[in-house]
Amino acid sequence: MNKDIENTYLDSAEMFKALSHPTRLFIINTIKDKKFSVRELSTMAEIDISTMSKHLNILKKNKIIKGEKVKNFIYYKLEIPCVLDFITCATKIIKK
Amino acid sequence: MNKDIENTYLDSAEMFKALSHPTRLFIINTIKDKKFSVRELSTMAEIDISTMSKHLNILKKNKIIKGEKVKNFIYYKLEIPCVLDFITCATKIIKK
DNA sequence: ATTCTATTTTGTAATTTTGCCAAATAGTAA
DNA sequence: TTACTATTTGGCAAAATTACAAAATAGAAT
Repeated sequence: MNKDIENTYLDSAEMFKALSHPTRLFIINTIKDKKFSVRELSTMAEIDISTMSKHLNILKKNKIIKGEKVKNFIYYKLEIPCVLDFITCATKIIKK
Repeated sequence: MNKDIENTYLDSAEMFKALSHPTRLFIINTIKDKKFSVRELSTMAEIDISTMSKHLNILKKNKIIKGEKVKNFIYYKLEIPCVLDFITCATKIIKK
């Protein structure tokens, strides 16, 4: 793969990769209106809390969500609302 | 992972996965204005033609692009222009 | 029909992703 | 300080992704 091309698209590809997992899309849809902690999200999704922590970290690293500390908890919120618009648009086209 | 939640987000996750590779983003950006064949795309990207064929197939399966046969060639075109808008929006937010 | 040309598929090895458990951190509360 | 709670990190095995080369298809051109 040509290196210039690779560098041009690597960051965007990383972002899409961060969004390419059911659990991480669940996170995004769940925190779009109300903030939740790691434990709350792991309970809702019925997965191990350590697994949920890693998914949150992937989204955080890519600046798709942001954590906010309140007392002992970290509450997560969505940073890129246009993700939801894109899912709506793409689904509409693909489904028909 | 809760099965209902998994099913809710599986299709969207697949779409994002299809978009999560530099070569596939290169394809999308390259064919947005002008159609190209597998061989042309593989030459431009400097990768094996069989590899390029597989990348195109992943995008095609997810209905992100569409192939159109002309004589011996198959020319690919973009089916979901809003992908580009989303990349623009997300990059703007993430980069600052 | 035979030869080219374009594309896809198969085989395979290297790399990456994923999820659970256990252990480690970090910070709160008493 | 000590116990408790929330979260993250390390280890590891299973599954998925990726790329190239070689073989197989499919169709055009002569």
